[in-house]
Amino acid sequence: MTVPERLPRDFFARPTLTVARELLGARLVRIEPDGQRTAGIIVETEAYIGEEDQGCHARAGRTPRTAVMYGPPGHAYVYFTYGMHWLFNVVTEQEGFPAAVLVRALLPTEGLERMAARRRNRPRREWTNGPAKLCQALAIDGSFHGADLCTPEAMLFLEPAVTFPDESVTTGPRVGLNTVPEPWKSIPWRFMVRSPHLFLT
DNA sequence: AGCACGATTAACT
DNA sequence: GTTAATCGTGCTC
Repeated sequence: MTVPERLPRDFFARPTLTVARELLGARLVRIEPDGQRTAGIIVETEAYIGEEDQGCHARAGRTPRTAVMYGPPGHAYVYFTYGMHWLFNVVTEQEGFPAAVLVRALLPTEGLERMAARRRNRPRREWTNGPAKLCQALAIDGSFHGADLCTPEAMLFLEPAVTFPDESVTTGPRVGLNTVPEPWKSIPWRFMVRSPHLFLT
């Protein structure tokens, strides 16, 4: 039995748009304390890039909340919003430059029963089709904020899995930036796989 | 110290 | 289509 391959720090230490595109098809894996894996294939991401990006939390500069985004790539930036939801990002670019990729949707592949239970037995398609939903399904919360996703010991990490061709990928404006000024509100930094099931052989 | 609002979701009409 | 839920964060006083 070989150690499962994990995406290395070099993967994340690249331009954020490249990482956001290439994370489509990667598998996000959570290993729970009892050893159970819950995982899914990433099918939607968004890029948040630097202090100039008025949609990025780092627009406010370095604060206690955003400090992780200024740190080394390949770490988790997990934050709490709307008083009840956790959202999971991966830090990108070189240390010192604040940027991250928000993971917005997965196709569930492992630990299906646990996902269903944590998603209150809703239909399968509603388990991980939103950034807060996938955090609930995989039990990702603030305890992972700042966690290194690239070490062999990490209990939350990414694995290479599927390659989605460019024809299957669409882009568009990022979601939920209603009060953000242009051009940041409309810049197409959202990446989606159109019909992911057609490409899963 | 107070306040407005958010990288959302679920349950409405 | 609309709206309540619910609280940490960052900004203003």
